[in-house]
Amino acid sequence: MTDYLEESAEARRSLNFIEQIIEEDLRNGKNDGRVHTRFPPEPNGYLHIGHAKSICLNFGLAIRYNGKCNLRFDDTNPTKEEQEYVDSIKDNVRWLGFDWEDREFYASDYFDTLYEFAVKLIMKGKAYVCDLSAEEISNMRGTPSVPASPSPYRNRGVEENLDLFRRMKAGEFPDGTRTLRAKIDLASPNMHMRDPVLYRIMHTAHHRTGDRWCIYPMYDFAHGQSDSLECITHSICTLEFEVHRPLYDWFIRELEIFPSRQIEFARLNLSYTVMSKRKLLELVNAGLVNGWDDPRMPTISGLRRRGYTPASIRLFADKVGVAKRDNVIDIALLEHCLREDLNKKAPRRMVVTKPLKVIIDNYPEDLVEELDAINNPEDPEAGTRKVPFSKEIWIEQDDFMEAPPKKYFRLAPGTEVRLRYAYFITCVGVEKDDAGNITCLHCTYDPASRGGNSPDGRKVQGTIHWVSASHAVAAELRVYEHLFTREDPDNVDEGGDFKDYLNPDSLKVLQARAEPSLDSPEVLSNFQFERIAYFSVDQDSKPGQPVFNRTVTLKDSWAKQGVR
RNA sequence: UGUCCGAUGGUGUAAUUGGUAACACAACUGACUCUGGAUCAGUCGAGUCCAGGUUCGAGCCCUGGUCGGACAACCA
Repeated sequence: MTDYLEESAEARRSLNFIEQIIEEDLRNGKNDGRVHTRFPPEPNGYLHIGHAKSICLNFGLAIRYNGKCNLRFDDTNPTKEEQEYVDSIKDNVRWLGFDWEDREFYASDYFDTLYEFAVKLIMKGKAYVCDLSAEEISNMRGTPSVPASPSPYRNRGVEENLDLFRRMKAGEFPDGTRTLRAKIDLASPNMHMRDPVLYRIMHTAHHRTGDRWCIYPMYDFAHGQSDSLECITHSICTLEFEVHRPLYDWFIRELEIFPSRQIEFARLNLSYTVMSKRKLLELVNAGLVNGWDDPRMPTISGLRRRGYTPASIRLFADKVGVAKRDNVIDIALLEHCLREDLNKKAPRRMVVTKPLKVIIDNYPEDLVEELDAINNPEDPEAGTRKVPFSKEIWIEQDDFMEAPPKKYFRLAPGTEVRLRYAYFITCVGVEKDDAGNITCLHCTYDPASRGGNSPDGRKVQGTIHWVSASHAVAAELRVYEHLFTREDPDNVDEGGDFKDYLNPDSLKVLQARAEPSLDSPEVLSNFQFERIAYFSVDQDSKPGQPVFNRTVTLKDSWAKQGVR
């Protein structure tokens, strides 16, 4: 985890507003100089890149200030939560590189204590059992400018409330017939203070407590108290909970428990994608993507399958910063962080994505040479490998033009290029089919240029990649583009839907020819296919039939010129 | 219409807490290169939402607006 410290330390020299608060608390000796955060997901879906930011923030703060960060599942609604999600969340946090040690908690661990807290409020005359239906409560809540009208049960006696609440717990009443409500302020401009519901009746089995309970606490009654029970010093959440803070503080005050402090920051938004769990779920259910871990999804599982590295996501989380203003991060920043990491780590390989056959006329018929190729020019430690060369090879269709424009450095009739790590070749002939499509190229090679340099010192402008035809491995390439065509797919036109902006070309499959070292690569390993893009090995791969996901393209200043 | 929060280059985030707007991404030039990659050098681009006020001095403080976001689930 020292890696993480170094990453963030060098990437940042000024403090974000949360760090400023923490350092001020530290100066004042608040919480005995302790910093304790938590990451509190609800296990009702998969985590996405926005959660990754929160994870990096909370665990990162703990690391930076020598504190601790808990993993706590906010599992107070048994109708939505499942063990599958708990497992995926733990897996994602671990993959990102963080460790909650033995501090894996669940709000459901606190159900007994929470019940006692509720009893305490009842005894203080600060909570009451209400017999109104959900609809009635809603109708009586008023509007932000019109006060709520009091529930007819608002002034029930303590004994009656205690009895009713006990019977709610005992399962005497059907779902929805009663709630426990806090008695606060019906005229508050903050709707959350107008006698919020604390407990509801749900005869539903919970993924952890089974059928032990038929009443479940609401978010507001569970979250802050859970923070307090864990002695969380800084409870960091997103902006929409800002209006809940007065209630958060009210419970702490009335219950006289450890005063955790809630701090809100702006959630992450990314261009060309959607981030809400609801929309992501919709894409999965409608079959518009292939599950939560589809490489086009902004879920952590999707990014992982796509080939993103934990370090790249941590770097990204650090670079986007933390503030309270709404933001949309350019997805190019995420890709930049990825390339930065992959450039240093990913072994290079040669893969021809759109093959064009080249026959080297003057190369011996049955000769096969093993040539040395550098695995990663950025990392000498990565060493070299052997790549077979023979008379017939594949090159990229884009690397040949019969009538090239100016400043085209690649192969054309009569021009010479270097085959990477191999030889200089010159194009001497073009074969076409009846329709005029180029089917094959004839070239000659310069035997003296073996390895890629000519002893006479002559230069060639272009270097292209290649694969020996008889040694090539057939590889499936899954080429991804942004999932949406619109920078802000949430911003829909009249009568439209965010799904209207799905990019029909977000996935294209290519049958490529790869160098033999790519025969059976390890799933999830990253490679750079030289001059093309970074690719990662998909789990659908079989020995001899590798499948690669395009992680991110290389920057291509030639393509940018729009010459082709 | 009520309360809360926010507003700094195209996008994000800073500005020693009142001292004269910086960094990153993006874009664009050029150098270099056995990846048109990487790297390096450089350029473009905001006078800080608006109007007043305090001050020698305001992106930072005050007042009033404007615009944007959040909140009226027995969801979290």
